[in-house]
Amino acid sequence: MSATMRDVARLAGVSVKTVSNVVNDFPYVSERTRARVLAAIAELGYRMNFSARNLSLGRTGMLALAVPELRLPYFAELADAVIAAAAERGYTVLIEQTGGVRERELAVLTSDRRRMTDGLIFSPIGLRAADGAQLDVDYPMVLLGERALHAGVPHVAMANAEAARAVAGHLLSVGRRRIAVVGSSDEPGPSAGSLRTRGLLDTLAAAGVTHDPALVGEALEWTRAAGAAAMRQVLDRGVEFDAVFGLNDVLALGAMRVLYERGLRVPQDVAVAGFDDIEDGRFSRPSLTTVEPGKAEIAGSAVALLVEHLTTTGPGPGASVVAGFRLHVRESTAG
Amino acid sequence: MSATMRDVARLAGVSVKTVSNVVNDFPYVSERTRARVLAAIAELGYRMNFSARNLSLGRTGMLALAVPELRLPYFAELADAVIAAAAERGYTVLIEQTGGVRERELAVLTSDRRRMTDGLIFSPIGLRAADGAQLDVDYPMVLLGERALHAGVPHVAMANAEAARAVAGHLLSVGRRRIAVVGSSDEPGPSAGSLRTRGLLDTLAAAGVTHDPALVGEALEWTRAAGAAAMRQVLDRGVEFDAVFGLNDVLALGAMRVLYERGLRVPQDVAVAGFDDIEDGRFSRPSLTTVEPGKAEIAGSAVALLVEHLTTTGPGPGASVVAGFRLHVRESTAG
DNA sequence: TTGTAGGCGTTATCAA
DNA sequence: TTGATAACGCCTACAA
Repeated sequence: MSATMRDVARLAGVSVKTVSNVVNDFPYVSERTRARVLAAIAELGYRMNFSARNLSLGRTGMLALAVPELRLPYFAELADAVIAAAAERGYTVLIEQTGGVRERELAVLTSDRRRMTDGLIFSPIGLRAADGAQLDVDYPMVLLGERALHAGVPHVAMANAEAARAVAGHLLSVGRRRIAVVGSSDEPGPSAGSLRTRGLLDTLAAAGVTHDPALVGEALEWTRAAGAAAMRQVLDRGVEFDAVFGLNDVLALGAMRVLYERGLRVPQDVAVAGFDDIEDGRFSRPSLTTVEPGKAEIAGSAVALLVEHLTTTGPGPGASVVAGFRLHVRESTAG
Repeated sequence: MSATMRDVARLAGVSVKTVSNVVNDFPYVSERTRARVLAAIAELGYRMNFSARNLSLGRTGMLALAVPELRLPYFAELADAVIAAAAERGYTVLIEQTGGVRERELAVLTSDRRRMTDGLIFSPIGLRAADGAQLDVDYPMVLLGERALHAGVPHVAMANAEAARAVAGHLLSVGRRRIAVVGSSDEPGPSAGSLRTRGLLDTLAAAGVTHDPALVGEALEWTRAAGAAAMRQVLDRGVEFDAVFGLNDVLALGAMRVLYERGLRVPQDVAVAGFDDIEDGRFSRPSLTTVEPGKAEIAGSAVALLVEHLTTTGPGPGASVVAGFRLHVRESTAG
């Protein structure tokens, strides 16, 4: 059995409370006793029991982060950023994978595991507007995504539509007019995909360019394989196009792979742009034009909102943050 | 305040212990009382307090997984596999990032956070043989990596040398003789990199092919950027080569990017092979020949060994598992 | 500046 | 089959 505070107290000849004071860096502990206690701690190899502390404190010091899948580069990078932001504030992150599936996303909200944490940073993609009520939970939560999903829950969004308009503007500026969209889904509502699509279409419309619905490729999930399938779908329709907007980077990379297989040159025949600025796109052939959606800012704001929520009493005001973005033009759309 | 067992007990007109029995699916609870208790639980919206249970049980039901970085695809995929394997046995995984830096790896072994978990699955890459003693910890641990790091700690290895020999054999079979190595480091000892390198060199030697030391490119970390830098290092030496063995996939992908920038064709001028079988390599241009090192088996074995360690008394026998591998030949070495 | 008493919510022991 | 009671190890009063 490992040593407890009581053991340390006994060895140091002080009370448990004093040991606690030393361990928690409380003021008002004389140097002499502090030294004695520290010596005893070292001698016994004492380590705090967190279960006991958590029980006593009524908190765990852990935050849950629920994302679709860790193996999707965007979420791996996001998780990394959240872990870093949480660490700065003394919190540990427990990662939860939902697969982007509605049922599993709903399950996260009420799971036992959730109760091991003080709050939740939730990035849902399968939930529909009708599920909004389920987000009315009795613990601190911050949403990553669109406000429309449920007012009243603080959330951090990215500038999906605006960034997509920037992408569209860029594609227009390099002379592209027939722009295929890879990765859209039938789901209605303000998903990242529909907002990005809308941003693109709005810009095209504003430029007087009509968009052919046959240029839209569907993807149920946002993976390379799904991007490849969506690209094939569009190609097999035999419609012409001179650019592809992948609703995120892995979709775009999957699409580029298919373009390569079909003998189409990027960017000469088809320009390709993505969204997320994952590391892969900086080393792909060709390198991928994309939008960096402010991952660090998103992570930082989410943790800040959540911790604020945690340390103040009562529910917050349902704050809202929109992270800044940046367009990175690379080889896949050059010229 | 949320409801406690005491509240449930009161409402159901039973004792706390009975509530506990119901919640934990103990036998010897009459259907009548069970029903009453469940009704009370539903009415009060009772949820178990894990801090209290953990304190009482002396365990947390969490396993720590320490890896270099989640944004490295191999570790994201490994983490995913470990989470799945742990879930099957009712455990939750707490991910710890070390950056692959020795100091942080040592810190993980004694960190406070580690004490929130029942055991550790540890994938060190910065530790040296001399740090072996530090691995003598008083809690259950399973190492991912080479046994030589510390006998006595159960570990799960991949067939680094054997798989590398398979890669070398394949490169030889497609007529390559001057094979550059991307990603080696000066660190002595049985690291994955040195084992893979040795496997390659052994096979070359056995085939009567002498290896030019100028063909080795160094990389301090295993990232695309480092792979690119290592490839440039070799190219800038002006030595000729007809193949590249990236000690892992991201290194190989970084190298491929540089070959492309320098106008070298893959596989016509240079064949490229990697290690890990990350998803990126299946969609890269060209797709990447690689070794699938048995990630699922590694994760499954690690969790199994750890949980076994956890549930039996005393330290285990220092078991050892070597996962099977599989060579995937793709475009980057075709012909 | 330090000590004592009581409680945090669960589980284990042992009677009943 | 169920209940009372004592841990589990720490923290927050309140006292000294």
